[in-house]
Amino acid sequence: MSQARGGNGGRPKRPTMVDVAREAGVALRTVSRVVNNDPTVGPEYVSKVEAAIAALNFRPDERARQLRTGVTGTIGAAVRRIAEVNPELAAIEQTARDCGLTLLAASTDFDEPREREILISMCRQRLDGIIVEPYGENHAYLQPELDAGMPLVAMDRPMSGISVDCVMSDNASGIGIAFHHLSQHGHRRIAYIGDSELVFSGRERAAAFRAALRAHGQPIEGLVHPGPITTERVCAALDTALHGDDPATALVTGNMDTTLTVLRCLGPQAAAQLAIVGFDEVPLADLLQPALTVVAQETFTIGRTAVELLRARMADPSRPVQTVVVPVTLKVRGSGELKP
Amino acid sequence: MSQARGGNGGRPKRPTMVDVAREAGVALRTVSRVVNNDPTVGPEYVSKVEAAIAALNFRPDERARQLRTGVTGTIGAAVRRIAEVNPELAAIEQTARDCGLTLLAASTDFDEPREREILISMCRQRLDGIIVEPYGENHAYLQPELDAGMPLVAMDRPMSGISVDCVMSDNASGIGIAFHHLSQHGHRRIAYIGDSELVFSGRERAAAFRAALRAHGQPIEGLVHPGPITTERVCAALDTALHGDDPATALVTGNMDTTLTVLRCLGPQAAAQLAIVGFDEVPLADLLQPALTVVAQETFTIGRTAVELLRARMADPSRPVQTVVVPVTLKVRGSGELKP
DNA sequence: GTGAAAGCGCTAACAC
DNA sequence: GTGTTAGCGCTTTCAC
Repeated sequence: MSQARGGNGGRPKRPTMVDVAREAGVALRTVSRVVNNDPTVGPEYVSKVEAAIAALNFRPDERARQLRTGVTGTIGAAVRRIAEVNPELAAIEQTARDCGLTLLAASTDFDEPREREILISMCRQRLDGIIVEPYGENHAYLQPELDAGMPLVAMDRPMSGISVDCVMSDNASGIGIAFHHLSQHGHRRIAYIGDSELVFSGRERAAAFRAALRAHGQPIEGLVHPGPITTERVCAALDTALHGDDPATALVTGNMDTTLTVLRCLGPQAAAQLAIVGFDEVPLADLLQPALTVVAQETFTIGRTAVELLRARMADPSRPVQTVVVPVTLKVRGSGELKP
Repeated sequence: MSQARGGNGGRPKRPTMVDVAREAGVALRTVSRVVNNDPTVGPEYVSKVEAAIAALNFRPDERARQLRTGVTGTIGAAVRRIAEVNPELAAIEQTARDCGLTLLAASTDFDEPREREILISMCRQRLDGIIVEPYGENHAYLQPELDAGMPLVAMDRPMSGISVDCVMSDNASGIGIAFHHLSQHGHRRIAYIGDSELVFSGRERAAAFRAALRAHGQPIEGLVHPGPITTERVCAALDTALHGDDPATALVTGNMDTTLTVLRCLGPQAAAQLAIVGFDEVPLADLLQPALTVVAQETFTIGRTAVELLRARMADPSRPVQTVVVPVTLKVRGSGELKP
């Protein structure tokens, strides 16, 4: 039994609360109360209204409700990639769901204009709050939104140009742990390859690695290789680190992409000889030979904390801005325990 | 310079078009036109309005626009997991963006009530259309939404109880290709381990594998092992297949999870001995030893096609329902070319 | 070209 | 308890 179509371009008209009220023989207000589970409605009215709703297949229009009440029940997450392994995002989704919040996730895709586009769009949609894994270098354009009361939380990296809540891993400790672990296994020459120092985490981790070298009385030359993660750049860095006069016997890789690129550059044979500790968990790390020792971020905690910070700010817009640093954990699997 | 706060719970009031109109000394209508880039506005008005918008940091409220115009410019994607590697979702997001559509993605998380909840919620939000990777067994409850004109497209699997557009891989051909490939490399006894036949793809793939065995005049006993993907079940199936009187020398795995579970059950040594062709691409397949030969789905095509089907239906709700079958491709990498 | 007024579908004051 | 009424912020007929 197909519905009659309205005149608006072939799309059938949906019943509204007015239609339901008419069908049930009650006032519009009563329908609204039933829909919102207001306990002060007489049971006979409830059943009449529910019957009408079922008869007409009425579904309340969420947009109208949002416009009227002012809240959307939706938070936004602007992350680098949805549709990739992203435990932070998974945690955000689950936590949001547990709080009764809908999640609108979008990929900034390592593109600054796109990030801006997404954030502005989320603001125009008047989402209840936004979590962003910032990519761009300047977010001052969001100041008016902040002034207008839009709750905003940065994840994994701080934002520049504005002051917002932030949750991220303890990058410095992670690098220190990796260095120390390799050092404990007898390595004297330990090299670092990681992301560009133009990137926040690349900057923090490279700096932490230099600090570790200094703390162990090691020279820095030839051992610290931050830069873009391309096959060429990484292979060249590997070459410098491993084939100099005083070659490194162990390696710390600064993020997942670096780790994978290094493994591909080395090839299975060489990779099995070199002690490696990666920063960031790697998918299938246990199936590699040797299995990969990594410094794992508490990604789930980070995502959950991001939502909690956001909700705290939604509840109290005037609370002081807060930065939460989440510890990291060493996962010992084999590659980091190879002897020099 | 902090804004004055409205009385609504500490959240400052945002300027509306009325405020902009007053500030600019023009009519509300004129502001609307400027915001929507209506070319029939005098340039001096445009600049006056734009100045007012900038002065007040006005952002049009998307919800109100949507309510008035009836369209949201947003499509929904209910997939099993966002935040996991999901090339279909990545393709959906990119294609949607290219079409000027916002994407609202949510994880059904292998949970039928949750899937239902998400889909109903998307309908209540009056999204312009929904793409769903169906999980539940009965979607008849969506019939009223279909009748009300909600465009709906199934991805990877058909939906049951309702008739909607669908895009999915050619499962049967994929299994045939895998079998044929192993057969060509000299294998006579080829086993299959895959997902439960309660699942659509598990059903299709197991059936296709039986058909392949029959076509090659092979017996079926002991070679076809569909079932839940647990370590115990898969290891037991492996045991049966590989350690009988007439052991299999090659294996077809029915999906990614099966492939990974098999590799973990076998361990590196045994895995290197057994010819394996996996259905579905596996992350880091190239880093394994031997690298994994797989039948890869054209995931990007599937996602793009889903959006295209959805847009076609949005444009013409009365067009005939269509199912698109996307071919699969063999990726030769090593594991499928081992001799018996 | 611009301006007043109606209304998208819902919720929340108010009286009854 | 229930019904009437006035909006939420925007777009869009219509006259001007």
